[in-house]
Amino acid sequence: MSLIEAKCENMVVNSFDGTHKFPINNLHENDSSMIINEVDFFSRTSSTGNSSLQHPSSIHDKENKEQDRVNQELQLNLNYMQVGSNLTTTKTRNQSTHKAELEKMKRENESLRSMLAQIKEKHNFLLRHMKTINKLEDDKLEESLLTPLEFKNLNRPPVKIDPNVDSSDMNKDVNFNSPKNRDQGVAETAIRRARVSVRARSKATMISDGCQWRKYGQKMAKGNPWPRAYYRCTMAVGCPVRKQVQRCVEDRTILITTYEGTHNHPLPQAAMTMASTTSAAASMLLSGSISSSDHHNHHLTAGAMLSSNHHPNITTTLSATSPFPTITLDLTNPSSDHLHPPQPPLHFPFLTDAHPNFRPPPPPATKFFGVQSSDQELMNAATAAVTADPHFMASLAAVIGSIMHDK
DNA sequence: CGTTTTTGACCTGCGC
DNA sequence: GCGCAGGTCAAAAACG
Repeated sequence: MSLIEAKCENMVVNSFDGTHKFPINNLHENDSSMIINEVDFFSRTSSTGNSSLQHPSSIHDKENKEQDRVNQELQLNLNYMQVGSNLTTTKTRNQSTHKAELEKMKRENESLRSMLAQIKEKHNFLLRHMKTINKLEDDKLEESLLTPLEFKNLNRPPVKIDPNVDSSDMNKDVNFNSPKNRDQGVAETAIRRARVSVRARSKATMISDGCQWRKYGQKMAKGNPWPRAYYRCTMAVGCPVRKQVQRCVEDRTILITTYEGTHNHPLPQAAMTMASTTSAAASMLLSGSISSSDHHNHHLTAGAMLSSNHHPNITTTLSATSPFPTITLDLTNPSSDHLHPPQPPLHFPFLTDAHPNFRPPPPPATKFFGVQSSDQELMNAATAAVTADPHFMASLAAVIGSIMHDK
């Protein structure tokens, strides 16, 4: 059981006076005896048991306002109930007044019940949400615990040394597409075939992402007047990561960079952000399908498109037509301010030379592995948008999961 | 001279 | 089996 899950399951609800605690799992809307106590779930002076549950800040603020409002109403309702209780024990009140009070109490109880249902709904949403986030964190941690060598070995099973085989052959990349090596290459193929595509506006031939690349081929793709360039990572010998760079057919100012594979070596900070984003996205694509016997032959039957409520400039598309599962991170969309309240804008200075929302380039920036700090801003912003937005992550995970399970 | 890029040939998978 | 398209290889050329 995960840590957060355990915290949720052990979470208790305090009574108003703090003398009673109830496990959150025991919440039941029909248990009227507990209604009064349950409402203190939102108490700001909750015990450490509650405070250990950290909401994402954006949700937390919104929830707090709502909780304060509900809390006040429930406090009033409690007073009504206490008054009503007193009424039932006072024989001096006349019958009609008593009846009116009871009616009022009934209505308030209905209101309370409705509010409790909403609270439970939100609670369940948060629980599901935290489980999803926690799973992603676990996957990320598991991956980060592997040393580069271990990860390399995981991707490529150990090869039995045959004295009759020229040792130079062993240094060559295994052709996993050939029948001979297909079984051996299953693990690497699985990892390499999950693709992450980044669409961004740039006049340059290639966006800088912090890695060193060597061009190994160029082809004209059908239906696109612009050539597709093939690059492989040269930061370490045998690094399986490759990328394709191609201009968009509809808009030549849009550069489509497709990453494939996971680096088997340490990365500079400048490359970390993009690499972690693509790696996380690829892992999400692969998770859940890896155990399937024929997951390489899966065909996605439906595309899905997500847009982040918090970062409307970034959309993510799961490709249904691509031969390999591909996540597209689209950094080209203009901000949809009419749909979303104003918020600190994401801007990607090095890509905006052709963008309508052009911003003057920053002063000459320090370079690290060929990446300007403005590039780093893009990667940080993109990574932050993808990884820090809990709604986005949860939605993305849910959609990927649903597609994987549909196959 | 070592490294990178270019580019035609080759390999593989897939649809017909 | 054949043709097509995507992807990769590797020799030659270009570059620093």
